[in-house]
Amino acid sequence: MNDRPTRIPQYQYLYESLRQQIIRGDFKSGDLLPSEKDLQNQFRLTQPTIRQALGLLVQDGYIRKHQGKGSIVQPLPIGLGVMSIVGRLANTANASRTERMTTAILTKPKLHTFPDDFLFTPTEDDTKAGFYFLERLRAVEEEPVFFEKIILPNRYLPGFSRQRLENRSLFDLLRTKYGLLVKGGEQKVLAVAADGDLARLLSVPIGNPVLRLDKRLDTNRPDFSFYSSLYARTDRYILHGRF
Amino acid sequence: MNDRPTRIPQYQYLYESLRQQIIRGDFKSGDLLPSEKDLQNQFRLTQPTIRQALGLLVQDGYIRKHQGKGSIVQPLPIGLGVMSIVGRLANTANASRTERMTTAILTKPKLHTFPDDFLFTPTEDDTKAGFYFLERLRAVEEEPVFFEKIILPNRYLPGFSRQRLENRSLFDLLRTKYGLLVKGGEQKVLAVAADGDLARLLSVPIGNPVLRLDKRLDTNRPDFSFYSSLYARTDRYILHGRF
DNA sequence: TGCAACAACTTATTATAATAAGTTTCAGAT
DNA sequence: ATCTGAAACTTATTATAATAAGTTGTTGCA
Repeated sequence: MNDRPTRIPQYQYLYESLRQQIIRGDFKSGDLLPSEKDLQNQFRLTQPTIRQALGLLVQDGYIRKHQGKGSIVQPLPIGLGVMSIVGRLANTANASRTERMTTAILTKPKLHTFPDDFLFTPTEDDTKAGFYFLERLRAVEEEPVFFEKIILPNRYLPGFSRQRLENRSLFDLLRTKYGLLVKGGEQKVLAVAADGDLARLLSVPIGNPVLRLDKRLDTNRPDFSFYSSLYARTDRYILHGRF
Repeated sequence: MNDRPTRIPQYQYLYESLRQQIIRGDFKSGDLLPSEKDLQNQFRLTQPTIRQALGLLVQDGYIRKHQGKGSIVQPLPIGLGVMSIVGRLANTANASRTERMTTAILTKPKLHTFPDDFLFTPTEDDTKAGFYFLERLRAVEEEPVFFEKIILPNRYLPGFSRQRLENRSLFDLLRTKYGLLVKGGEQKVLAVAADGDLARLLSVPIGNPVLRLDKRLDTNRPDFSFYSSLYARTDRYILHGRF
């Protein structure tokens, strides 16, 4: 019905449109969003489509819905939203606040077997194909905040080891070069004491508590998941998420 | 269309029905669920309703859907699923595996001001009304696993301090007695070193890394949220979740 | 004044229908 | 034997429609 590039579904367009209005402050915390009926008229869409978009806003914590009342705008997350445990759009949603964040690649991608201290088990097919392994250190204002190991199965990724990752998000690379989108996954979190290597990387005393967050990231390809093991200083930057 | 008590929506009934089949093993990891068309015929429901139920199964990680292919059953989470960071039905879904888990109330509910080391800020109205404060210690096989402080606004909760909480889930009490359902919330997670009190409670050496998980839990009442601050030993039981 | 009942709003659930788009399979051509 | 492409299947998107159910405000009665 629109002359926009019909690539993007209407409900996603509406979601993004409302989300921007909330972020810009057009709707403030505590406000009621226009009713579903109003949104129908305004955007020339029907109720199911409207509700699909509002459902996404609920999932991401921007609004809460109450039957008979309306959609209540929630306060925006405070603080530096750098690290999000959950959240469908975590990486893109927080991109605007990562200006001062730098990423250093410590290990160029190279083939490796699956690390045995990892909290997930890869599929048999993945194990046979081997894995790319890379490490990166992220810092805010020159101060190291988290250290991450990433393990990618050596499948569907021709020429991966030749890619540059310095100033490019791994997620962007996977999306633009290989058509891979992260759709969800599983995570495990625990508190560990920093050993020598980790303490040096994160500039904390040996034995200091450090947060470890292991993830399996599932993609739009049913048989392709990859893995990440993240060690974070949480004395300054806290991980947060919704549920 | 059914003679079941029409209280529960069809999509929830279907969700639970399929979930049980997956848990029982009728559908195994890697299997394809019946197509949406088949489910329509089988349950006498239409596609949107089917899809709503399948959407919940995706959210909770039981299946993954792929356009043109079908709904792929995922492996059930391994290990003791006691502690879930995220998950809409975390408390009920894991109830079956908590046989050996015990809960001790360390502090009877009493009125208090909002603790200042907490990572969330309550609303102004809540602050004026004051808060109930209670502490509990959870153990598996006599071994302490996590210690939790719970803070509830002193509103809508007549007679709360007289309630017994020993062998009863707080969530059950809130639901049955006060009609309050947890619908979602926000969480912040960090690694801390155990101080004297905490080390004693969790039976770990002072200075050991401990995971701290603070939550704001939103309920079906728009103006009622409560708070939890949880300290967990993660050397033995890891927190996990989906995103 | 106080309260009960109702009207007018809201979101929630469900059905029906049509079309788009991705994956699999297999027949047929090369 | 291998590749091409169409057919048949799948899920995804969107529209239209009707009814249920929760919330708010108002009207009018006691």
